[in-house]
Amino acid sequence: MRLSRFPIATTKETPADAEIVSHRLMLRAGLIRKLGAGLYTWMPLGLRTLRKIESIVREEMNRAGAVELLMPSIQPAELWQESGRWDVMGDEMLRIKDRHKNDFCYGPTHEEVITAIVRADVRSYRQLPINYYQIQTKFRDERRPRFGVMRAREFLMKDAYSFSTTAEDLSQQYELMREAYIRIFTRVGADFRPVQADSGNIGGAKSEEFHILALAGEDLLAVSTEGSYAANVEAAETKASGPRAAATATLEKVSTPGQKTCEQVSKFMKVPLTAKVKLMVAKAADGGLIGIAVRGDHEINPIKAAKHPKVASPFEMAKIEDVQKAFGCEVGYLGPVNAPIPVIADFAASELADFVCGANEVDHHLKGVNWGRDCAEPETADLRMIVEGDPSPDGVGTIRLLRGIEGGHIFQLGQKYSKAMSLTVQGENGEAITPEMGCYGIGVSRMAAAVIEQSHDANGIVWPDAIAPFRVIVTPIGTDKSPAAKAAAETLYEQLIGAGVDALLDDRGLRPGPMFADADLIGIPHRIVIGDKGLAASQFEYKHRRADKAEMIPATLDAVLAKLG
RNA sequence: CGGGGCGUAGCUCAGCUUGGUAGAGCGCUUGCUUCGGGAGCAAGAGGUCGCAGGUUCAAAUCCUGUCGCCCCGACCA
Repeated sequence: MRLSRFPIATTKETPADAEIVSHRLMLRAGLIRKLGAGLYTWMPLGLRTLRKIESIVREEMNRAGAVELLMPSIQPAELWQESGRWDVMGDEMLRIKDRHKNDFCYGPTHEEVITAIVRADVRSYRQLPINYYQIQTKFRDERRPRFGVMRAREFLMKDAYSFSTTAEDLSQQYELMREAYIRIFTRVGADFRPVQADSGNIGGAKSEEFHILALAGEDLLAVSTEGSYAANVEAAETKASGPRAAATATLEKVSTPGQKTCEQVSKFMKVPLTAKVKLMVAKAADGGLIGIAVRGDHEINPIKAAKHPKVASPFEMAKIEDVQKAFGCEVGYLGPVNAPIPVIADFAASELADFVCGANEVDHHLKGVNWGRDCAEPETADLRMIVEGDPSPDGVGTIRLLRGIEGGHIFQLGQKYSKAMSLTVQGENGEAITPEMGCYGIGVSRMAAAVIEQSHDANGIVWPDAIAPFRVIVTPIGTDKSPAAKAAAETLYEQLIGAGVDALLDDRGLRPGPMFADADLIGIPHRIVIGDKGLAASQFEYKHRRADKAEMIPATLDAVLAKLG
């Protein structure tokens, strides 16, 4: 492609509302342009990268035996009513009406559609397993779109859905996808990590996320320092660590005027945060309130809490007024002793002896408190967020926290949708089999941003070869004075195109500064500079985007191809 | 959804407090010079100041409404 005919819209100015590096660089390099909140145009340069990611995904999905189709982005409400998700989805789903006033949604995902397709087309167990996938635009009305295409409302996603006759086969399909994902993320050039995950409201059993590691990542990952354990903190378990120490202190009420937070109380009473129990109040499964006790330095994990049978799902904190009514006391002084509601405790909180907690009386706390003696022995469970330094749940090493960008997610759904939508196939003996489903997503547009987040420098993007919009840029210098440089650049460019290389020729006739600046900003991995000086010695100048310095190479196509590898 | 902020030239922003002829830098056009890391000089083009009302002799500026966008928060007692 010739830059004189290929519009690139690079700017020096940093866009005002871009927070993170990838968003800034994508705008500055002219890869994307914003149309509205969470809505982006992929400009020609950006689209080339997007298509390359798509191709890698497509190739690996096909290699893994999945079959591509394309489902509509607009879906009728009936399907979602059938699965029961029409009322569950909330405002994230964009609902629209057609001219007949019928309800539709802009598909945030396609479990319902694919299940309906398989229900219509698949009759026999002989036709399974099958794994259908598509690369399709989705819309999720995020409550807060941000970071450019990282968390956009409209985005490009690869989603795949497998159907198996048995749970064992589902595991096999899942494993195939897991391997395909590892290949995809590796080929794209991302530094990534598969981690155990919560399956969220899609439902199902086993689930892993593929995270691209980056400081700007919105997810926290708990990984073992020595072992192989890795999980999203949302899903990371914490274990009971053993019996608690015997009670030694006597129960005592302490005046703590105005000390409402654990930090304040800890400072005021000169006890470590880890010796305090904080009691939070959530909505209970039975519609009432339930107290959840965690150690002062810990936080409730709402996802784990919601799985407790006594806690409402989804997890929701109680309204402050309701809490104050129940306790007859301000929040900030709550504790398990004489609590008017049932209390469950996280393992770590339940293991404390002689602890400090609120007295259920304004401006007062208790110290020397012991479970079983001063209040009921609580039911215990894993209810808290894992923290840095916790022992790894698999017993190997300790936990370190990393940040990641969720680039892919694979689930074993089981029969959630096949059951809800009455999908059956006939088995060997004529019986009806409800297929086991898996679903597997990759955020294609997000991945471009995530890779930039990992791979950039002060001058701009540093694309990995595999997804660079162009692999090499040919830059003639001093074309105003040197017809030779111009001609040599033209020749090399034509030769590269002839050799099947994605090459870009900067034939804009600009001064060198702007040409180099643009080439760096848009992140072309390889650069060939052609000038009179080099040509006099039959040499081109070669520089890799990551290299500090350029080097001289023979002025031949072969020498250039050798550098491209 | 709660709180805060911003809408002025293609882009980044000033002007608004204290109402009185629409501004800068970048970008763009033309010419000359320059030509190895975002050049210099000169001349130009380009804006119903988000939209709708209101106050006023007069509104980018004050008031009301509305739309859009951005940021923070949304379990951390």
